[in-house]
Amino acid sequence: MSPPLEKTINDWMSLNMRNSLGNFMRFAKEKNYSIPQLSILIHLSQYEECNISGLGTEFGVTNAAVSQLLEKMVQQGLVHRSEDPQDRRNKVLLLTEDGKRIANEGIIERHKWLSDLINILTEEEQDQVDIALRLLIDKAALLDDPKSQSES
Amino acid sequence: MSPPLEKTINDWMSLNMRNSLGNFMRFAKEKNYSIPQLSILIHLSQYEECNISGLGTEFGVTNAAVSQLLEKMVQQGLVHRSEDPQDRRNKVLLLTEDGKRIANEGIIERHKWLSDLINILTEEEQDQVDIALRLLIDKAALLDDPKSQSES
DNA sequence: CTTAATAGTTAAGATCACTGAATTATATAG
DNA sequence: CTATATAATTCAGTGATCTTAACTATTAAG
Repeated sequence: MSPPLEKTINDWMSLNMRNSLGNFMRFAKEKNYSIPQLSILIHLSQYEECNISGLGTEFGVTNAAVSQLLEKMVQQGLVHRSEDPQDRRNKVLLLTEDGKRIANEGIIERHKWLSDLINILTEEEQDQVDIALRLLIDKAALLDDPKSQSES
Repeated sequence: MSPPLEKTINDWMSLNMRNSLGNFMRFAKEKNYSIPQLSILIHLSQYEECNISGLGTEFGVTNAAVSQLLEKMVQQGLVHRSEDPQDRRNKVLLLTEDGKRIANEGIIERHKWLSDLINILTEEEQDQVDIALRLLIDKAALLDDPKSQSES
């Protein structure tokens, strides 16, 4: 990677941090969800097929901790928890409609600054941004699963 | 904003969330810092001129909470806290070298996926990404302060 | 069939962050 | 000068998350 690009990424990282952290934490507080809860919610909104232990390693906590958090979230009606027919030791976790809504709001809240920013660009500039981001999104999809590609 | 761009941003948001949340929380746990502590650390690494109450409103908590958190961070040698000569009710908060280092590691950890992703792009593609991100960074700087521009 | 491994839950205890209220110190307004 | 407002700190109490350990249920292996 060239040095100028290195700097660009660093700047971009900082910008991203600066603008999304506060929004995220304020949103969590407003809605009365904890950071761990909201994090799990958002993770589930992306990876629907996920078990308890998987969430634990993802966030670096024991599965006991995840189990307790999920119990609350099930009671709050955010998550649907059921047995996996294939292996009944596993639990299949799916967001309810409410859960999906909250997760989405959280994501939007965290990146609102980006929408705002893009809105003040010219059309040409917006096109450039679109191309670049789409490039990254497609590559990321390739990394996740070599067969899938972004369906636009 | 055009509908395709709208979708691009949504996809980008999701991708960002998916890849950075877990990294961030695992990093915090590894290093034995809490999420609030690490968030404050990163905020201070961006906005060095900041007082207690400012941090409180930024993260949506009381200044009592911030004061207590900062007390710990001062004792850990991450933050330097001194009186503001202009208004001695205020405290001026500055990161120590250790604090800066940790904050930077946290930022890098959270966005490592992006560096990895960009590294598998061709040079042409990297250039496109560089242009687009630089565009956004410059515009953001304009929003923050109409006179400043990214010094490359 | 028995044993071992895996997934999840539960309980007890520790830690941590947060709030509200009281307190101190400084700055501003009348 | 006095009264009010602002900034930060301290303290007691509360609630939430986390961990370890014990436990149940299911699956896989010998």
